Amino acid sequence: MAKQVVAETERRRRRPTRQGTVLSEKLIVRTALRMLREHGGTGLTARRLGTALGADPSTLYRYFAGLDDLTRAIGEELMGRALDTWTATGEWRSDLRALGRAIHASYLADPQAAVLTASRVTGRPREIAVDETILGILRGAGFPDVDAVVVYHAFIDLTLAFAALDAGSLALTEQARVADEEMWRSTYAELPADTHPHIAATARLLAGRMNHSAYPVVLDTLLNSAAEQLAWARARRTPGTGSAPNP
Amino acid sequence: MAKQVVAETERRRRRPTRQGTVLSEKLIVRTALRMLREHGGTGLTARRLGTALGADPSTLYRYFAGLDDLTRAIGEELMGRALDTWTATGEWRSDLRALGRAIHASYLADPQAAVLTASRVTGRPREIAVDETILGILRGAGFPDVDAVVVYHAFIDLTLAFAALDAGSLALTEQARVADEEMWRSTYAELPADTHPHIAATARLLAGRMNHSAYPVVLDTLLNSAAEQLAWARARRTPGTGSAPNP
DNA sequence: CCCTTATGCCAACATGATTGACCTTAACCC
DNA sequence: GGGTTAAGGTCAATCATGTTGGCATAAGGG
Repeated sequence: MAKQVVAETERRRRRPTRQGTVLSEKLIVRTALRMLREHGGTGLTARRLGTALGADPSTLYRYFAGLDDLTRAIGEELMGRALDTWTATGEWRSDLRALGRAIHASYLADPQAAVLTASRVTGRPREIAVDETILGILRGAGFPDVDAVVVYHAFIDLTLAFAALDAGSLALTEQARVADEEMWRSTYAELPADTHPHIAATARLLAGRMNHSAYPVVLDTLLNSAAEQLAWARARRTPGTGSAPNP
Repeated sequence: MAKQVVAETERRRRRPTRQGTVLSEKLIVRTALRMLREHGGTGLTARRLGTALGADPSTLYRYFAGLDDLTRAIGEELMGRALDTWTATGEWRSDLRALGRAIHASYLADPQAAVLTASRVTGRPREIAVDETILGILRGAGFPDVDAVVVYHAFIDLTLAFAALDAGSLALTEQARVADEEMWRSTYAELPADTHPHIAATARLLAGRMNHSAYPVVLDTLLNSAAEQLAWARARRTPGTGSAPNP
């Protein structure tokens, strides 16, 4: 069996499967994404993926060291898609906002996959490219390295964290929407005002808001704070040019 | 077998297991937490939990509809612990900061359990109590209902999202710390400056920062923003008292 | 055109959740 | 206390899962 997985770039012989399909990392990853979309978060199994590809499950181990390795490749694909839909304008703030939203959107487009991968560090090329891009935007905007690293850290973790969280409820909505919405309706909305006055008072407002993601709001909050930090750093570097910005 | 799970409060006969232990929801949940802590994120299995309790695995189905149900109970336990370590002071901002950190800390104390449960909505009593508390703090501070709901939403999702994310890396550090730190050292820190100048320039700073959570920073950012919003709302309600705060 | 070996397939194994049938004994009633 | 009942324990079986060892075959370099 697969003692060692052959790197995709060094793959020479491509033998078609019994049912005719020719395998590749990319094909496997995309099929895996489709399985997750169609069969839910638990729908990605070696057996099922095998049959979907017209191949034996064990064949997958020629391409990936295990399902865990495949999972990382899926995460890499989501990151890559985000990066592909994004273009730089040169204005750091809108660039970061757009990049964050692109990542968030890319993950939400495949919620089940996102849940599996959002908290994993793949260390693969496209993910590294995203990190390099973010740091480049911040340093290019004039953030001192110390500040750039703080903002980078907050930005990427915030984005991935919300991607995972929001994808989680989307995935559940797809999978067990009935049970969960029923929970909301039957539990929260029915709480009596004498035991839970605040929930009861805002139940209608909550119902309207909890369907949206809080990510855009929090992201803008972070970028605002970073902008103040930047102005402060600039003022310190060129003293006498003006007063410190809003403290 | 267990057609229907008997509610904990209506449980009457407590028959000791073959090995003498007397079961209860609480005992099962705590044992499950211990298993997760000792055997890692994948270490919670019906078989293993059964033997740890000195009971047949199938016995668990007398207490929980399935492992999924047990998972929700674990989440409820984490929420309860957070609420127990928290006390109100009456100052909305420090109260919210303390509550957020308590939830975050409670989840991080059991990282593997947190990963399993952070993105689930349990709808159980302690979780509802937390929601009621947050809304109460905000409305008590004078936030109009519309604003209170926005801040509540951002606050709870931010906290849970970071709990999940940070717990994820903690859990992995416990489980595959070697592979992951090796990844960081061998991949990110070794990137050549000509292809990845920004990562190379900040590698040392990154290594020092990525071990900490970005949650406190982002939380304070959110609370600052909320404070401005509150001042704005107050000014609008009592016009002429002063000028609008920082816009 | 032959030889090597990469790559696909088959069968098997260990372990997972879950369930149906059964049995034991705690709890309640008299 | 003794009898009755069913809650709550156990047992054995089912079926799905990831993963691996051994084998076969065709791709492609020489």
